[in-house]
Amino acid sequence: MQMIDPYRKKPEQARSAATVEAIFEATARILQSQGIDALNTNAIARLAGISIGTLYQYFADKKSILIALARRELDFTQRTTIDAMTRADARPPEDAIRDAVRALIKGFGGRQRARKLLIEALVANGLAGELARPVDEAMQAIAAYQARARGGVAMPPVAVYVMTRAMIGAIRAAVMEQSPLLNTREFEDEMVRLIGGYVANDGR
Amino acid sequence: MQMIDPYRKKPEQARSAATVEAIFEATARILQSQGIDALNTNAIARLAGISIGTLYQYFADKKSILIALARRELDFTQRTTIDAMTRADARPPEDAIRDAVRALIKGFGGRQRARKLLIEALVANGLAGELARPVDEAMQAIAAYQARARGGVAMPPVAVYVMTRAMIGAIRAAVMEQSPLLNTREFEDEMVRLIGGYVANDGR
Amino acid sequence: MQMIDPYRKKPEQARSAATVEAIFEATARILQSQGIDALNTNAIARLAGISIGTLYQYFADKKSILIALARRELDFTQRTTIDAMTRADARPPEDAIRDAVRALIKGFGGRQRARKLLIEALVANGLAGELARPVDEAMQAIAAYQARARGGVAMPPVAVYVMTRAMIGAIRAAVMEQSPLLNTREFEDEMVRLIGGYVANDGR
Amino acid sequence: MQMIDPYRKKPEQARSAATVEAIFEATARILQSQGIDALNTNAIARLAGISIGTLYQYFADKKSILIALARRELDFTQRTTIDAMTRADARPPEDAIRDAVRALIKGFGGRQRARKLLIEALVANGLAGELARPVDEAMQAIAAYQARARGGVAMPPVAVYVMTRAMIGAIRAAVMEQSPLLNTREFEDEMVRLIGGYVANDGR
DNA sequence: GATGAATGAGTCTTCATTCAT
DNA sequence: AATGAATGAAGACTCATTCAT
Repeated sequence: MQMIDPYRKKPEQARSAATVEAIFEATARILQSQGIDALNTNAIARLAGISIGTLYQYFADKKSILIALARRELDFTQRTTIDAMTRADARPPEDAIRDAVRALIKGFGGRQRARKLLIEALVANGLAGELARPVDEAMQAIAAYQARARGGVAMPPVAVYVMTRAMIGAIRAAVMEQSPLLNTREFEDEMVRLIGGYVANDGR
Repeated sequence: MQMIDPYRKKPEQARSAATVEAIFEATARILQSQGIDALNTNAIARLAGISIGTLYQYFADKKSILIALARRELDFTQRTTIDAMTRADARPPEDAIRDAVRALIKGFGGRQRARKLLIEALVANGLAGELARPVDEAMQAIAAYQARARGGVAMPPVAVYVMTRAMIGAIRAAVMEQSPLLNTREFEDEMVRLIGGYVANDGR
Repeated sequence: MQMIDPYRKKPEQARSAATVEAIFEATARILQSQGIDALNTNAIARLAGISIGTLYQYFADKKSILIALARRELDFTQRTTIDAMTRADARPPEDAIRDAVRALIKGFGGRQRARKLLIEALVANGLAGELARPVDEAMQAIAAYQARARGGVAMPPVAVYVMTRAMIGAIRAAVMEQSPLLNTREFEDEMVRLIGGYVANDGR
Repeated sequence: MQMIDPYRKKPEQARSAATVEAIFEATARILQSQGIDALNTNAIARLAGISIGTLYQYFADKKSILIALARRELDFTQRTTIDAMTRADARPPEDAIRDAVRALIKGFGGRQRARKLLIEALVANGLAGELARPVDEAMQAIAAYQARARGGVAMPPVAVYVMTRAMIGAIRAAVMEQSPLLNTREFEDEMVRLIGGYVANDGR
């Protein structure tokens, strides 16, 4: 029940967001450059330019940082994929698939080590379920797209499942193995062939 | 068959082999049931029924245990895959692919968490290259098989790469997400379709 | 009535008094329900409904809160005991003693854990002397009463000391052990017997 | 299943005991001289002349050290009291009581601060029940003694309870307040009078 | 006066590794 | 070769306290 306080004009929102962002950024950077073993809360705080106490004002514990960051990354990938499929909607199937493949490669591309480590952290902490959510939602978008593309005949769930996991699996493998193929046109072409062939090979 | 390798210990006598085996077994069990955070050398020694000192008689450090074990697991998967493709050689393509899919599902089935964690450890330690070797060798076998199957026209390396990673990726995802689909006939069918379609979809 | 006392804050206006009271109340509650390990200044401020900054406006440091609160509690016990002995003055010895016993049991009854923890805090901070003052004053009152009751023959200080401490000791033990005896008539009777016998057993 | 190992003739038992003893000693010393706030595991290890790791080889955590030490002290007091009462058995009541009083004063005498802090720690950790056990057992011995002394007529439990708590309470108060009375003959005399009067004042 | 975000020294605890026996 | 007690560096986390607004 206070009068309007002329001194504080809720800079918290902005500052908080910036702090959280700095923590995420620092975490990702350390993960990226030094790996998960070098990731300790003191290092994160130092790199984020805040005190260790402040870090713990924003996150309950180390694990929470990883989980929050992982969720954010996952959301990003989810959005990227869905967007790609959605945008692709009006275009010829071949192009639509190519767009999706590109979106995924791009989505998984930058700072892959950090993203990978993050996902591993999620899984290691029994949060694998978390991981499923955005992927599954992206899957829905793809399935819906396919249904339309195929004139209303929906792909069965198993097919969507296999298709998405195969795509992601191949890209992820390339990323994790740091394969030089990853950013080649050839790789993209093969991915398109893989998915295109699958969609076309409709023995049913 | 390397000259000097700090990670590799020379094979020993029977007792040694048993001890190493016990260490591997204990490591895998802990990885499988409690995750990588619970994996510490004292726990390994205890579960293996040896003293911590003895453990260090066989492995230079903790990392070495993980690497040696990862290699063994990788070798196993490599052999499984190659065997499947080789055995399939004489049979109609469809059946050959189905056999390979089955072999992989089976090969990745047990103790997946441990295998995964192991691979992560390899990667985290910058030994991702190690990982490539056996997989690539398996890839060669597959390519060779395909070449024969296709009447001497070899699949380009990228294609083999995408195909194998896609297969493994989908299976791995099903395992890691503990999907109920994993052991269904439908899943197997879809995998066969995926690979069959890819091989058939030869736009080149 | 001391000149300078770094631990004592001058009494303030109405709002101040309410704030201090809220701080005391919060402190006592936390002590009572969660123990001294859970007592931290942030928790006190939160429960008191004030900001941590405000808390530090009223008390120099955490220790000061405990000391001020301990003094207040001690004063309360002192007053309770003296009142009981004084009120008892005109009545037969047996009844006087019973009244005193009842007053003490009641005085120590509520929120014993908090009181105990507080006293421990005082002692731990080398302020045990503080503790002596009010108790000793109560002791004086009891001695004076006894002198009158015994026709002018004063109990020696040692006797008063032993008697008061024994009473308090037995009651405190019952409270701290949460003995079911505490609120029984039997317990009260035994206490009266203890003190009555002591006063009567005047071998001198 | 090993042959007799000529190298190790179980020095563990002896060394372990010595280590535990050193930890206890260091803990008590710190408690005694600097209070519970200065008690940290690193300090204990340093003073005990062992590494922090070794300390944790013997005790699961800081709390465990306190609890184990408290139990030991409690056992000691228990034994002291029972012994005193038992030895007193054959002697005239007055002397028996005096012996018990002396034993208790002595039992609670040395290093009282440490003992006090220890007991507080027990209580603070909800282990107050622990505390009751040895005291109650001592109580049984006293009751049994009294029964014999009184020709087979047992003191009722409440009476024993009040008597023991009163004795301990008075002594404890003297110790905690560091009263100069503690080691005087007068104090001892008063204690004897207190208990003697109680036992004699048998209104029943 | 009030606020509460920020600070960072200090603590507990873990665990890979060594080495005397 | 085996043992396992001992080591101590390192890291997660707490909380009393400050100070800009």
